[in-house]
Amino acid sequence: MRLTHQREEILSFLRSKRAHYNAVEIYDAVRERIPNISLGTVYRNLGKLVEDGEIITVETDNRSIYYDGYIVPHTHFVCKCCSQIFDFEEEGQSFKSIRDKGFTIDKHRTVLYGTCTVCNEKN
Amino acid sequence: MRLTHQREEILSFLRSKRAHYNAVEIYDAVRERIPNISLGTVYRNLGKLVEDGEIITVETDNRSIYYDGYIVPHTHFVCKCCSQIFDFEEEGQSFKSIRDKGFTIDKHRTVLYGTCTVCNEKN
DNA sequence: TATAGTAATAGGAATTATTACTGATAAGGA
DNA sequence: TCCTTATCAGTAATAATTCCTATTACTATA
Repeated sequence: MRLTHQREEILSFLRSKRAHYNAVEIYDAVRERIPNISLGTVYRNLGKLVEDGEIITVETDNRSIYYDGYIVPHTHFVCKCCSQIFDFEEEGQSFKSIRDKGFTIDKHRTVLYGTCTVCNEKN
Repeated sequence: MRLTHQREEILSFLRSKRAHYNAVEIYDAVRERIPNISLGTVYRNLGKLVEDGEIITVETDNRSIYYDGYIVPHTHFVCKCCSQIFDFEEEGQSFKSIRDKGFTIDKHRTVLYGTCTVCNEKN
């Protein structure tokens, strides 16, 4: 993977912020430094950076995918009022410490990604 | 909430299958029984059924939302080869029993939905 | 039965997020 | 420096979902 100027800016932006952004927000931010970067380039690079494990995605019930430069495994909390995404280290099932901080949890989703038994046997 | 013919068919379809379908798949299935149902009606009713807690959604890194009539809390596994979604009761963090069944896990995502501390204090 | 008020519908247009395509550009090795 | 090839900008296309409008169905009341 070539380290292009565009890819470098996208990655350093995500790493510099401890927050979560969708493709358009990243596009707007990076455009301040590379004014003529195109949205397609942002999408392509985000895809490659995810593939490479440099960044991770957050899938919410919102229509767009959010990207996160903080790749240590953690739990995300999406607020239905302000739409902010919060990080939590807690990995248990009770989420007691999150509730204790004043967060109200309506639902939680755990999704694993990988290869199923049948597909593993085929390959 | 009015229990219309359309809503009934959508709900009973999802409850009859222990699998996960996106809006278009549900549309195709229900159309066999209500040929002139519209895709908009399917989307609207799915939204209301989710609101009501009759069904749940599965958010994957795929672009479309999947719907599940099985509402007991559980973990989902998405296969990157066949795109199938599997259910697991296991709620721990090791997912040992899932791996033991022959599944390979690349990544896992836990997302909580609710209201954050600041928004809770505002209301 | 009428009638009115409300809620839901079909069908299609519009919107939004993302991906694909094309000719031009630049990264990195020889 | 030159050459190969991945990557780029710009734009068109696609896919998923939501919105809009005229019409229809249901409910309660008279």
